[in-house]
Amino acid sequence: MSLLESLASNVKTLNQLQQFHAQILHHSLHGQNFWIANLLRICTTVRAPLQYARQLFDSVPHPNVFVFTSMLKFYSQLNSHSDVLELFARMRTAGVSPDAFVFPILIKSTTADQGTAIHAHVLKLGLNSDRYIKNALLDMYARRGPIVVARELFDEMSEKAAADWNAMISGYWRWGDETGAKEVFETMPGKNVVSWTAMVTGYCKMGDLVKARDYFDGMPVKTVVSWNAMLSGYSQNGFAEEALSSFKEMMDEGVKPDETTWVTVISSCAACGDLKMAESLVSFLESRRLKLNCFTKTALIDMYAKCGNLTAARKIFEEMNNRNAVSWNAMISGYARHGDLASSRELFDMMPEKNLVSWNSMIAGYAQNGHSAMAIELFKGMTTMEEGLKPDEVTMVSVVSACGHVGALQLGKWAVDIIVKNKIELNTSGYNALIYMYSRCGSMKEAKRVFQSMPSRDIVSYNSLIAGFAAHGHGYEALDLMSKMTQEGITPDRITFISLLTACSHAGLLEEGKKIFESIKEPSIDHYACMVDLLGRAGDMDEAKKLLDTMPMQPHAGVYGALLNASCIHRKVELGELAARNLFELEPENSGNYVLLSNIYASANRWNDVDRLMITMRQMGVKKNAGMSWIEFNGKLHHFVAGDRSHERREDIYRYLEELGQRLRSLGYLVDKSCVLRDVEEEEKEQMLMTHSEKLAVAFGLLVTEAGAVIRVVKNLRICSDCHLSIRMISKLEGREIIVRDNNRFHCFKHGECSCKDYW
DNA sequence: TTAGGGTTAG
Repeated sequence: MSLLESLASNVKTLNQLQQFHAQILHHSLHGQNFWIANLLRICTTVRAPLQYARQLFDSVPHPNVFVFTSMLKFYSQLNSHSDVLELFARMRTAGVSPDAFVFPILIKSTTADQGTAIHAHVLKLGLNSDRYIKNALLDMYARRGPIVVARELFDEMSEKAAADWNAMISGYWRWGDETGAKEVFETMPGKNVVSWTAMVTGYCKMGDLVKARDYFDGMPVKTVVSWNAMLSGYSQNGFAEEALSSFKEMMDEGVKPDETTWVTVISSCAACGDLKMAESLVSFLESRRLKLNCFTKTALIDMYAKCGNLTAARKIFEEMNNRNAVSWNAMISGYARHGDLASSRELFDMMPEKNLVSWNSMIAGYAQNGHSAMAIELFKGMTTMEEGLKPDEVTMVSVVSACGHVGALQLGKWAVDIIVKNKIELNTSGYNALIYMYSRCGSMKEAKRVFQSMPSRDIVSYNSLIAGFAAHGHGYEALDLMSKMTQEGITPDRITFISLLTACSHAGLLEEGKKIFESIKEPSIDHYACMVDLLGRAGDMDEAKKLLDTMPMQPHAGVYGALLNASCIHRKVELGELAARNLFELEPENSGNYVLLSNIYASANRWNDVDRLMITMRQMGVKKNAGMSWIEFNGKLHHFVAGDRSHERREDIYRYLEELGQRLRSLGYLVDKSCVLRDVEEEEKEQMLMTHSEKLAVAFGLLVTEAGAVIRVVKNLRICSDCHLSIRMISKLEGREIIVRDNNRFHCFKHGECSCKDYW
């Protein structure tokens, strides 16, 4: 016996454990509670596989309190709280009464609402004098709150162990109470390395790395855990390089890194995004012949994915035999980030137990790669398919942005309802997404309301709202907002200036725009493009050309595009040709440039040039994509392509189209074959969309289809009496001749009259 | 036995 006992104390690895197990079997001691309890305890220290521990437990016909406790401890180390609770229930059914050793384990696994019940139970059993149980209860309240109850228990203790002080310190930090944590730390007698590390972690979580470093440097003793705390503090606050240099420092001091260190170092390397550095880290790890655990391998997957080597990431993923949800998610988001949505979705569909992050990664993947409708659809799948999975802020940021991207106001409002119903708290980026959505949908009133209501605003908040004002022609409001932002100490950036110049351009604020442009310290190429656009639209074509000629960098397509567009508005054939020539070289596949130039030729009655251009376009294989549009109804997006008759309810649509036309005419709307238009205010437009039936919405979509363009409610409508084409007259151009290309025809409007010419 | 450190999504 004594030989076996001494053997037991020497077991350090799973292998030794198995040998020891064999010895016990050999001595026919198998099944005895004492030995199985011992073996299970060793299982916990050597982190034996769950399967192995379960087999041991099941081999005992009548487990006693020691066997139960050892097994509970094993589950607890794995954080399998449900297994702990289940086994505890089994223990009570088996009539085995729990002792003082069981309760700390049990308390650690209880859910929030069971906590007080357990506390009451402990009091009833008179076990509340046990220091470990008291510590477990204190820790439970410190973690889950109310923290004041933890403090009461703490104050009631006549003798406090270091663990009690430390649980209190980290409890205060968990609730963001720096003062509380500091007070306990400072009054604590015999601070140990755990107390100091808790302070370092606390300041790291607050983002105060200077104070964290002060405490770290002041530590009388440091362990690898203290180093890890400091390293992850740097890493998680976005200071990857500091994390890596502190790691070097740690190595120089001869501290042996552990698995947690590696995970932090790998993730810092991932944040740098430097593939060369990543590869040298991997060879460093290989040279040390480390056995990597699941966390480390997952961090490596993420690192390779972020550094752009998805093949290497996938290889590690495929070779892993113990993947967890995070490993899957790292791979899924890795593919999504690089735009490989097919691979991303394939893994997503294969993944056995998807969690919220999996859904968020996939939804964000669609949203950020321009597949807004897919993002919204997937989100609906998440809310209907996955019971008990509630969207969070990250989900809603993607969904709201996707709604904004397609300009679907009703869907956007539905997303807002979900935020409200689920009481999802938004931080700045959440509010920014709302501003973006409302701005894109043209609800500037709502966008302003969100902007005013948010607790703190960053540069993105300002930029989103300014971009909204810019897009809708509210030039002065955009400029006012810029002054407000500088007053609040936020310096406009590249994007702000782009929006401001766009705002001036759309509102025709030439002088203001010039001032803005002059105030930019180092104008980028995009700023020059905006300025050419502003000058060009305002009619100052010579200035526009001069700016293009004198700009310090090679103009890109955006600059020439602005010039071409202005040439089209002001019918400048030569300048238009110049711009177009450059554009045909820079982006030969863009059909829009051909169309604009042909419009210029048409306006000059140079029909031969129009024909020549159209032939070139066909020879070059440039195709104008069919106009695609969509309309939202009942939370569903209906897509339409010009000329498409494949909608499942086409018969209803056609029948309704007639009725609709009549009804709208009787309401005073101007209706023609291809569009329903009239001066309509924002509220009225919303009401129209909301009060009519689904048929109406679908019919709107079809009208869009027939016209081959997105439906718009516009002002200053003109309708061609001959071909029934309706166009939007820009007030500035009133009285001038306008050329529109639509339905394979050119339509020249002048004073409301139209002359048409077929070109194929 | 109790207290301190780790990977994924915007």
